[in-house]
Amino acid sequence: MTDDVRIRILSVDDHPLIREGIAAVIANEPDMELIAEASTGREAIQRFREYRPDVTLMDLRLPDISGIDSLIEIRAVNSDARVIMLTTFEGDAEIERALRAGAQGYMLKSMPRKQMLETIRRVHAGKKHIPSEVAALLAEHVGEESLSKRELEVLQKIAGGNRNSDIASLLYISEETVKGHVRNIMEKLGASDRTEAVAIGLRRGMIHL
Amino acid sequence: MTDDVRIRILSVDDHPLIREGIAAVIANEPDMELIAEASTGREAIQRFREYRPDVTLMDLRLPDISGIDSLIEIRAVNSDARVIMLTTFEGDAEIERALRAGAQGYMLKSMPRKQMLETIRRVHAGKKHIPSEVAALLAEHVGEESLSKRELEVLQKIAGGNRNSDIASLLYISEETVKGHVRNIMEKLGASDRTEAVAIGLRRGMIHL
DNA sequence: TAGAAAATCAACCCTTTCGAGGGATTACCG
DNA sequence: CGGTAATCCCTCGAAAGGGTTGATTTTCTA
Repeated sequence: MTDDVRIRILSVDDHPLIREGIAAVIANEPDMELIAEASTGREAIQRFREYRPDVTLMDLRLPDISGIDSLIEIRAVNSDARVIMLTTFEGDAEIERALRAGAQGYMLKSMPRKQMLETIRRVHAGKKHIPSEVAALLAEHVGEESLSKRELEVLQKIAGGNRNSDIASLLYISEETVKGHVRNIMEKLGASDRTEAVAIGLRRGMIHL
Repeated sequence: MTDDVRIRILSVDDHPLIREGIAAVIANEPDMELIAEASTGREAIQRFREYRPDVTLMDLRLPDISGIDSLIEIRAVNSDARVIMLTTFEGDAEIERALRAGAQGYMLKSMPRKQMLETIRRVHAGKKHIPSEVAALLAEHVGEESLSKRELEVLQKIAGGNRNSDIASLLYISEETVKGHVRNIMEKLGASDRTEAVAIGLRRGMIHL
């Protein structure tokens, strides 16, 4: 048994049950080893510094820092870090941000063990791995214009029940400008009104409540 | 070793990782035994009929039938069935529906193992068990009027980006009636406009996208 | 680093829709 | 019977939404 070739894994998730599940799946694999766990983003970065895992499994939503921000931090520590995002099905916007931030893989909690293990092995081998369901979701919106920073800000305010005039005050711009942003948002998302724009933004993971 | 006093458990969740986690947690307990698993609502009802578990752990959202509807089905088979809902934090509306439908316990995926095991033991002993965080969430809205069936229908249509006149056609009622419903909805939810009403409805688990 | 492209800001006009008032009728349920 | 839900009607001012144009700044890229 050559212990030193084992893939050293760090798992990050705030749900004990999930971490337990990951531990159980990995425990059965002779070529893998769970070396550390974390339940928050801050802890994840800490553990990464200490253990330098070969592969990090990271939940997208964590109580303190978001999974994506944690991922960025970790890659700042080591730009070769191999990180796999692990989530239930979120919107395509989150997935894209994760990949753009440098995630090598994307794993769904609904995937069978076999596929999860394969993903870990492939990513450890230096390949990127995105499940076909996820790829299909991404493909649905390729070429579409994405919302600008400002537009996302405005959309978030709309979701909070603010009128255009309220948003204008909050962002220190004129109401006319807000209306312009709102029109662009609806146009880009294909929404028929502001309410649907919020619904689509939420579904696609662009904004959160 | 008295095998026959073991708590016989059925776990229902569409995420293999979660089922794996549950299995791992239970495996360490001498007084519990995982006798069956299911990944869909239909399968859950089937397994319940076959195995008659002492306690059923059921995820709130399942691919086919919702966890609540599965719960109702199961309690139709056996009104003494002890079922614990297992979810990430959803809105208070879902929790209330689950409890109203006869769930004896509510378990959060973010709970530590110890509390989970305690919940299982308490529910098996015939007691109800709701974690304090969940109870607090429920308490936040006690006494508040809940949305009527029709109002929920209207709210769902609003979320889809429909105008009042569209909703009127869809539901075969006049636009004036729709406006009346919309006003009641905003009043009851404390929303300043229809968009915020949708946001609140989503957050509290009254509607889904 | 110069120039193009995008984002942001702002203004005009005009139509449609919303949201807040008011009040009223039917039907069902405990 | 009282309460609640659901239905419908009217008015009216305030927002939202659609079209267009243009100036300024930022950002990207050739």
